[in-house]
Amino acid sequence: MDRRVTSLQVAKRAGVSQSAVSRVFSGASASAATAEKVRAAAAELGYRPNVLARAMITGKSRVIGLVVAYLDNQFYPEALQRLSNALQASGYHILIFTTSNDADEVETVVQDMLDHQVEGIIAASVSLSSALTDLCAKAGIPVVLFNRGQPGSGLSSVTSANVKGGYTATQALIDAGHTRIAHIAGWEGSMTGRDRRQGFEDAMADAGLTPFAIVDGMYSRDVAAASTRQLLSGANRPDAIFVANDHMAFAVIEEIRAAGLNIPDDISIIGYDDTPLAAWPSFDLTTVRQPVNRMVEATVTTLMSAIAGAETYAHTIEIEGPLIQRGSSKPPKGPRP
Amino acid sequence: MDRRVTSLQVAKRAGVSQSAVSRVFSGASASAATAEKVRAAAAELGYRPNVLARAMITGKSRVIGLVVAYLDNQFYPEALQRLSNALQASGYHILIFTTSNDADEVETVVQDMLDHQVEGIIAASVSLSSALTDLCAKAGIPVVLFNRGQPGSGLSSVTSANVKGGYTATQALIDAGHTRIAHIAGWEGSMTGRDRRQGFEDAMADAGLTPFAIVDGMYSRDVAAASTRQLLSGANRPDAIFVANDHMAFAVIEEIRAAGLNIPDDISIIGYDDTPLAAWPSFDLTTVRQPVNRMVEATVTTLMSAIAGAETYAHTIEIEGPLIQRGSSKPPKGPRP
DNA sequence: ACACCTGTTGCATACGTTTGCAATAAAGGT
DNA sequence: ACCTTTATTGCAAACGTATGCAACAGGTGT
Repeated sequence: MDRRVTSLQVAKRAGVSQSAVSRVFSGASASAATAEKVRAAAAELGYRPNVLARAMITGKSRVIGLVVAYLDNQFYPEALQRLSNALQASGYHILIFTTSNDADEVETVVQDMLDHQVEGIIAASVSLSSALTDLCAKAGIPVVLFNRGQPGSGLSSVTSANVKGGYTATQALIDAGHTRIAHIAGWEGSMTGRDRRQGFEDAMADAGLTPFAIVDGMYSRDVAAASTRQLLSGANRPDAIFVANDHMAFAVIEEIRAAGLNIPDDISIIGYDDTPLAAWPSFDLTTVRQPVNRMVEATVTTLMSAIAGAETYAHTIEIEGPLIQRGSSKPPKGPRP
Repeated sequence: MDRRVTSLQVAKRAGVSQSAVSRVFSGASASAATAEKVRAAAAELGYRPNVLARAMITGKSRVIGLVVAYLDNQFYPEALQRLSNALQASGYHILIFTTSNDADEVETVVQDMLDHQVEGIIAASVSLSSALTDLCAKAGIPVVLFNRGQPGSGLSSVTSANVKGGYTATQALIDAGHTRIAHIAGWEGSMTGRDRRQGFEDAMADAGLTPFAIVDGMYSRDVAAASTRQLLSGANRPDAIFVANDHMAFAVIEEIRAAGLNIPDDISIIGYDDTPLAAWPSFDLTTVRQPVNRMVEATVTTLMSAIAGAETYAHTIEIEGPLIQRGSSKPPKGPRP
């Protein structure tokens, strides 16, 4: 109904110039008298500055593009929520895109974001082709990878200390006396998956053990379940499994129970992420915590300084998380050497 | 690095006017010859139209504001993903806000959205004060409530058929031979909660049964768990519980198991939503499905027609979903009369 | 009383696009 | 061959705001 009310109308009503109105609302200097008049007039008319016009002139849209792939993995909704809050506190808002990890789809999505003049991009769990990173670099739009590394891309990234985390998880299984330890890895195409696997292999090697098996779970429930069935089918079976994330670990646990085996008496399980579900009694999953709050914090500050600052080169931030010992794995045997 | 490339630069390079460039990119009529020249020049310079400037002039931002409260309930991430895809297919994008259900916070969030010139608002599981609905109405911005009704607000809403769903679930428990049936309700402040409860009460009354108990679970795991403990503590306990959503039902199941009781032999449980977790073997939850895909579809078409059309009055759309019979509740006894 | 400095205000322009209007070119009908 | 219709194109004015610049007011120090 009401036509959109502009700063000019407020100016007329307050008996001042349009610039005065602009200055009052953009926080620039203005005398107390005019500020008062302007605010009064604005309140009467229900005026609010048009963010688009402001973005147009300042070149600052105050919008961050967020692209995310796996929303069924509980880890991401939580991260999304915290990112939203943190950015909102900095006066930024999130333009969200969900996508598969398909390169073409990611490309159109990123293009869309750039078209919308986002000031920065957060890519959660997706990879960017080098053509895309070039595009963003040329447009001067900083990109931060969340929970995914991409070495050599020149992109900043925030992850947990995945190698160390994988090592810690594996070490815990070894300390509990396990020897036939398998690893259901994250997607081989992802740095997080490769790093956690590296940690696993290092820990095994340091203990003089050979991995019972290493299979790629693709961060998928179904693949993880199938892999588990396969691991259990042989004459010889593992006595512990380190699973590269909680999302898969839940499927693994269910598969093991379906086979009539007991956790942790027959097989110990350790996951990665510490999603909310891990603490539920149904799973009671020992897992390596990814400190979402600190990861989010690091992501936002990295992004903000890249937006503000001149040429901040790529930061690769790794945040350590503790092992949360729960009932899905046996506790360590005696004191550590 | 590169300065932002504008339509004017493309025009110069292609040897045409700036209007010509605009017409080519906005799909208006242009001769094949100029279109070709323009596209070539644009490609060379890496030109893409500035969506903000376009929005400014056309008054169409092609952005939809989405506000969502409970992201820990699995139902919403899935809905979010589908909404995002559906809107993207219509050329729209989502500006997302997460918030609590606190009225003040919702207000600032909606104001933010309006400031950003969104063309429509989807409110998932949050209520809007009448001051807010007035604000949106005055700005001419349509609002659609997703999975939440608000009668008398004049807002369109898309929900499942909650009364009927509650009735169906309860009927199933009655058909299975249960008589001491309790209901852990959704938040009393929400229409969905009240409707499902209504369905429960209707079904009980029609069967000549009196509810064993009705308690408000607030759509919260913790509250639901506490309520369950209370229900089990008495000398007499229910032999079935209809829980107003899956999210709470999982907590209820775990609490019952912790008490050493068997599901469904001692107590049958039925939930509401059919979130992905409900199908996991760990829960195997009988539940009323909310057809997310159809709800999303209805939401998007409602919103789109409200944006396009003139004065479409409030639509209240209810979509029926089937009962998904799983292992958490006893099957019906014999054929239904 | 004069020069000087500081803070406030209005004017006009710019941001990058769309679009009504008029001018021009091309095409079609008789 | 001439008039009419149609398609294409450039010009210029918007959209709603921010901001450099100049003008001006008021106050202070000597």
